[in-house]
Formats: sequence, structure tokens, C-alpha cells
Amino acid sequence: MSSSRNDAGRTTTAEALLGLLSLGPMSGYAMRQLMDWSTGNFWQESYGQIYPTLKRLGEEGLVELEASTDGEGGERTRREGRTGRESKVYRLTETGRARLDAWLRSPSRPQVARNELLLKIFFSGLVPVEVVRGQVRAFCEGQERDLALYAAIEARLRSEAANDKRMPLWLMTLRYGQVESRAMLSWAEEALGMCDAMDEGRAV
Amino acid sequence: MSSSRNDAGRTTTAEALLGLLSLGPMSGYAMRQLMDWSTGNFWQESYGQIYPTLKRLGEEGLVELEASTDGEGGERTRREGRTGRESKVYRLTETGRARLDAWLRSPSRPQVARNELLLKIFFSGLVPVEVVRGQVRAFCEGQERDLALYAAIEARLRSEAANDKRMPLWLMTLRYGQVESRAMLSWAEEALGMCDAMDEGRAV
DNA sequence: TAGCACATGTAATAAGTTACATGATTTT
DNA sequence: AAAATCATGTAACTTATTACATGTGCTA
Repeated sequence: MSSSRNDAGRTTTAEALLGLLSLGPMSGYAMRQLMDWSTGNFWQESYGQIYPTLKRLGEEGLVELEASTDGEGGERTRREGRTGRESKVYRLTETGRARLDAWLRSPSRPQVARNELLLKIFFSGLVPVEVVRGQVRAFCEGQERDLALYAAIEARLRSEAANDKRMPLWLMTLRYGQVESRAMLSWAEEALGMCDAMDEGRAV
Repeated sequence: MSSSRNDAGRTTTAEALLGLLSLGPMSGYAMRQLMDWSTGNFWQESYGQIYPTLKRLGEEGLVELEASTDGEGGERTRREGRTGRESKVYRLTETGRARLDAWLRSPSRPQVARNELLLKIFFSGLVPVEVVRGQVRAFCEGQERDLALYAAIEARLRSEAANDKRMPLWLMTLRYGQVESRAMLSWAEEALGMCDAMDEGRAV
């Protein structure tokens, strides 16, 4: 009832990390890797956020270090076949799991996403219509890249998580991106048509 | 070549304000009001950003205060029929216009928008499927509200800007929101179907 | 005269990225 | 011995929101 954020509702970085740990114990480094090909397209965190947040969550008792497998109660573990420095593997505590559960049931605040493309288009009265076309075309390329990425993620998900009962949830988030990208491509086509109309002085 | 951001590419708040001033001279207060019913759905700024940024832009010579109409070269003006404190009306300088022009032609960095709804769904393996349904339904309500808002903005735009030659640009940004919201509603329907499948133990 | 709408501004705080510093192990 | 990969962590900085403080003129 004191230090943690999200009292009056903020942060979400903590919840993202708790969510990742609900998939199984892992290190801060592993969290970043995992996000790359799972939540990467709607949620990312930098190490600069992950490590301090993990430390704070530990102090609040929401996560704890896994006991080392190689005796002595050391705090770092080395996973089989791994090279490099030893990692600190965290796991959820009961309190942490309860916190995650509460968050999953709480209402999601709508976030007004800033869109630089739309901002530019809105103020493009000063520049030739061709500039707008260029912006829209570049946007399309980005959407095509996103769609390719979604296909790759889906393939990886289907091979690595095969018949996990949570698959429908994961596919749901993937479908969101696919539906969005396709919609945006159809908008772009319409927008290019409006650009033509502007050039020809037609009404819209 | 020195102090302003966006050298190596950041900020955009400055550009948003320059863009607003390209529509005509106005005060910081008016900028916020205008954004509410124009760019409001893809770009917003708080006073805490607007006033300091305006000050900085003035120091950099990108904007300047309009001369007061009531003699003496005073810096504040009162618009006709207006009540309350006098406002500081800014206008673009030539340098400011050039800066805006360059920005309009520059590539738009893609921003990985965080999506709290998808994050929750992704980690909803711990909670009953009904919780996911609740989240999706609340999301739908938000989209419906957005669609209503777009309709209101379009009406206002068509009445207040009637036959402005930039209308197609403004409608383009509005269409983006409409296309997006409708796509998201169709995704939501599909998602609810997937929830049913999960309950019934069907594959997806 | 109280309250509202208009209007500007600052301070405190929050949230996030990037660059940097370090360390350990394996491969070339 | 250098380089790559795995891994943790901190400091500096940027960006943004919120709350607060203040001022002015009109209207109930």
C-alpha cells in the first residue's frame, strides 16, 4: 500500500515483467529476447527499464531469485549449454501472481497513440502532393514488413508452443497486428487516390 | 546547428506547434483547443509541453509574437469579443516555415505503440476466458466512442473549413481513424469467437 | 462577490532510451 | 589474444503528464 506504482494507475512495465515470469522463471536478459518474437510488436522494454524494475519487484516481494542448481544457495544459475556470464533467474512469488491476476482483470486505459505520419499529412498544405504520396508509400513498406514479421512470429509460435492451451490467446494478439496492417494498407490505397484527386483538382 | 532537438532526430512536439501555426497565428491556449477537434485523435499536447516549447522556439527564431493591435508594440493581444486574460499570439517566421517544410519531407520513424489490451490478453492464461471477453468488449465500446467522435469531427471540419483546398488532407487523417476503428471492431468479433472456441475446447 | 472561462506559466514527478562500464565464457 | 555472445547494471538525458500558482474580465 506504499511504494509501488499503479496505485492511482501507472507504469505497466512491472506488470509486463510479471506477465513474462508467469510463463516460467527467467532472467532479465531472457525477458528481452522473448519479447522480441512474442509481444515485440505491441510491447517492448529496454534493459534500462528491465533491470531496475526487477530489482524493485524483488524488494516488494513480487518476484524472487531461483535457487542455484549448483549447491551453496548461490544466486546465479547457468543454464545447460550456455556460454557467458551467469544469469539471475527470477520467479513469481504468490504475491506477484496475485498482483498479475488483479492487473489482468483491471480495465485497460486507452492510450492516445501519437502518429507522426498523420501529423505530417495534416500539415502538408505547404508542400506538393507528391510529398504526401511519398510518405504514404513509405508507410506501406513498413506495413508490408510488419506483415512479414507477423508471419515469422506465427511460424515460430506454432513450432515452439505447438499445442499449448494458451495458443489462442497468443494468436489473438498476432491477428490484431495482421488485421490492423491490412486495414492500414487499404487506407493507404484510398489515401493515394485522394492525392490524385487533389492533383486533378477534383472534390473529395 | 546547435540547440534545437531533432538534430539526430527527436521531439516532434516542436514540429506539431510549427504545423499548427502554419494554419494561422494563434496562442498556446488556442493550439490546445484546436488540437482537441482536429489532430486530437492522433496527436495531443499538454500545456506543460506547449508553453515551454513555444518559448524555446521563440529563442531559436522559429516563431515570433504578433504585434499587438492596440498600439505601443505590446506583446499581448485580445481577440474581439473575448473575455479573460490577454493572450500571446505567435506566428511562424521564415526560418520556422523552412523548418516545418523540411520536417514534412523527412521520413517518419515508425513508433512501436504499446498496447495494454494485447499485453493483458497475451498473459491471460491464468484467468478465466470470461475475463478476456470482458476486456475485448470494453475495447469495443472505446472503438464505438471513437467512431462517434470521428463523425463529430468530420461534421465540424466540413462546416468550419467548408471548401478549403487542404480538406482532402484533413479527411485523410480522419479516414485513417475510421478505417482503423472498423478493422479493430472486426478483429474483436473474431477474438470473441476465439474465446468461445477456448471455452469449448475447440482448436483455433 | 463568487464563480466561470480564458490564459500563461512552473515545479514535481514519472517514464523511458541510450550510452556506457563491467564481467565471464567460448570460439576462432 | 581477439572477438563474439551472454549477461547485469548505472548514469545521463529526454520526453511527457499533472498539479499547482497566478492573472483578467465578464456574468449571475
